[in-house]
Amino acid sequence: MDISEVVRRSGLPASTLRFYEQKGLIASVGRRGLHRVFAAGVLEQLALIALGRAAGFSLDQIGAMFGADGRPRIERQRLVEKADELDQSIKQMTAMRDGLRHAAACPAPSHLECPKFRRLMGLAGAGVICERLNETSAKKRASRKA
Amino acid sequence: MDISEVVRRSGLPASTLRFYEQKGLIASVGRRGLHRVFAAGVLEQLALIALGRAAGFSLDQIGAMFGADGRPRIERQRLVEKADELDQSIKQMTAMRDGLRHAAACPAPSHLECPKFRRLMGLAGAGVICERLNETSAKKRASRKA
DNA sequence: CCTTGACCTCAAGTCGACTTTAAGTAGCAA
DNA sequence: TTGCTACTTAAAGTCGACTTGAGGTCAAGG
Repeated sequence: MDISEVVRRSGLPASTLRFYEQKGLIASVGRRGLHRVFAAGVLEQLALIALGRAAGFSLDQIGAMFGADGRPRIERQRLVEKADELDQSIKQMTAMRDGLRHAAACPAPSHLECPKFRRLMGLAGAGVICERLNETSAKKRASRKA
Repeated sequence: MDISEVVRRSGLPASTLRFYEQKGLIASVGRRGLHRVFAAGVLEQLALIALGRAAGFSLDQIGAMFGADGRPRIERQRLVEKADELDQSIKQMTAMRDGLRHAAACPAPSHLECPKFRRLMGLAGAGVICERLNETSAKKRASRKA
């Protein structure tokens, strides 16, 4: 397969394929002239990458889940951890969704006068609701303290 | 209040407060010398900003939710839309979480041999599971087509 | 023979939300 | 008056996942 066929069959732009190759996430089996040649298995790898991304893994993490042969070797523990993370996010998002629905329906003239809304505000300020806000900065802070 | 008190009471770094001011999300009531002076209401505004961020609004969107006076004027329709978005995300994340839990427990020697896992892979590739992957690029593509 | 067009490389740009850095200034204590 | 410190500014840097742009190569078709 040349790159245009992979583009056609994966739906990803060629720039992304080149980028993934550069990152070591996929590999071409060789060149025909200048042009990359891909094995059919690359489509499966790309699907796996898409799945990983959708699950919330970074490209680097996904890269670490492939053996040198290109076959995936996924630790089940990592999957459980990610599932737990998702569970956490789901709970937060559910709370937020309900809060928003309430606020939208709330009869108070201003949201500021609604006790539920104020409670939600307080939680958000305290970082209780959505830690993802501070993900990067929290990590930085954590590593600076270390 | 000077900036250090706002820092203390909001938990946000001073750089963020200056950044928010520059963006027009908050305003100081004036200066004492060079130093910014903030009204007490700024804390409430900051809590509201945190809430908006936690709900998934961008800073620009949040900015548009404040009147020139600094009081919030939030259209209930926007809240409902965001709640629906969250609902969508929650469903996708729930599916993903269940998929991950299954994969972690799946007896197949390689995940590739598990039909459920393969189905999940297919969905992710098709962008069904987590559109957020393509949010920015999808928007760009949409605007290019326009 | 020459053009077209699909592919190539490498470097730089984008986006959002901040943070960091360098250099400057002002209020207050000694 | 001197010096400390907390504050100020503007500009540049960061992070992740790509995209874009400029300039180059090569095989095939008219």
